[in-house]
Amino acid sequence: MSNSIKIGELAKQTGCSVETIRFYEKEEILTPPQRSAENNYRIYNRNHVEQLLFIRRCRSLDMSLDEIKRLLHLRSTPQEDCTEVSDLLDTHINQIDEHLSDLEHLKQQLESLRQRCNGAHSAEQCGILQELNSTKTTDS
Amino acid sequence: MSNSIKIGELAKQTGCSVETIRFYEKEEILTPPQRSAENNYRIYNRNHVEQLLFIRRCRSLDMSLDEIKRLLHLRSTPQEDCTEVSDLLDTHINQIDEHLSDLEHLKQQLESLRQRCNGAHSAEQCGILQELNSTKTTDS
DNA sequence: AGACACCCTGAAGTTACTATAGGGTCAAGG
DNA sequence: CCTTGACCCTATAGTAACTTCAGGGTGTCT
Repeated sequence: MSNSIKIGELAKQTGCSVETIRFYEKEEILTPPQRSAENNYRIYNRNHVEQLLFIRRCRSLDMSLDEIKRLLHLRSTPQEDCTEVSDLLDTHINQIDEHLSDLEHLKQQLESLRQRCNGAHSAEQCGILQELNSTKTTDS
Repeated sequence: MSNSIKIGELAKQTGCSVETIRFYEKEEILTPPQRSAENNYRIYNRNHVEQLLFIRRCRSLDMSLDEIKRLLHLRSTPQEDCTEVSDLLDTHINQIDEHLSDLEHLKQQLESLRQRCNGAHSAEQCGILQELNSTKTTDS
């Protein structure tokens, strides 16, 4: 029966670790399951599987747990306007964009730094260390 | 005199916060300064300014504190071969590269997700939430 | 003497988990 | 019946690189 799933089984079905599932529950991201009366084991159902897959998909898109919390809320109150959903996504995309251009800038600097040293001379003469010692800051 | 600098002044000269400086000292990244006999204030000198600027430059290149520790060590033992320096940098560049392609992949997925919703309909019909609900996982 | 800027320490909070300690449950095999 | 192994439970600490906070001392100006 796919309607009384223990935590290990849920982990398998979703690709999460057991610890992560318990962590999500503690953080109030995954709704708490029933507990077995005799041994206090968590008992999940199909809804939990779906919810957890939703969370995993969002995490794979690098959303924060807070963002996911908001999305889950919006998903569960379907009468609401969905502009908040697209706004959230827009904000998220902008963050990724910034991150991307930061990294590209970084990579350029690292590669030009890398070219200052091409091998086996002493660290004293190493162009990389010399450059890292130079007074100007590479801050953005 | 630029040879008896208090922590606030060092912070100003390097663009670090005072707390970060104390943190670097605790983590043994910045060499501990002398202390004033009467009030136990930290007293820095020009070397500390240079060292901290070096650290800041490395951090702005997204190096970890462990990597920086190794570089500082190599810098202070100039007789050594500098291949370790360029190796460290190569590894670091590879990490950035991976990170970059991850992010680019991510951005594509986010943008295609974003296109599924263009505005003010109910969350129930929102294409974004529908897509996030779909069974396939966007994992790599 | 009071106000304000500056200094000190030590501990907790941040993010999203992972790992560890210490223990209960359950089914199968000897 | 007892043990072994796989599974479950809770609570706590560790990760990276800081930031923030609580609680208190110091130095100078008015």
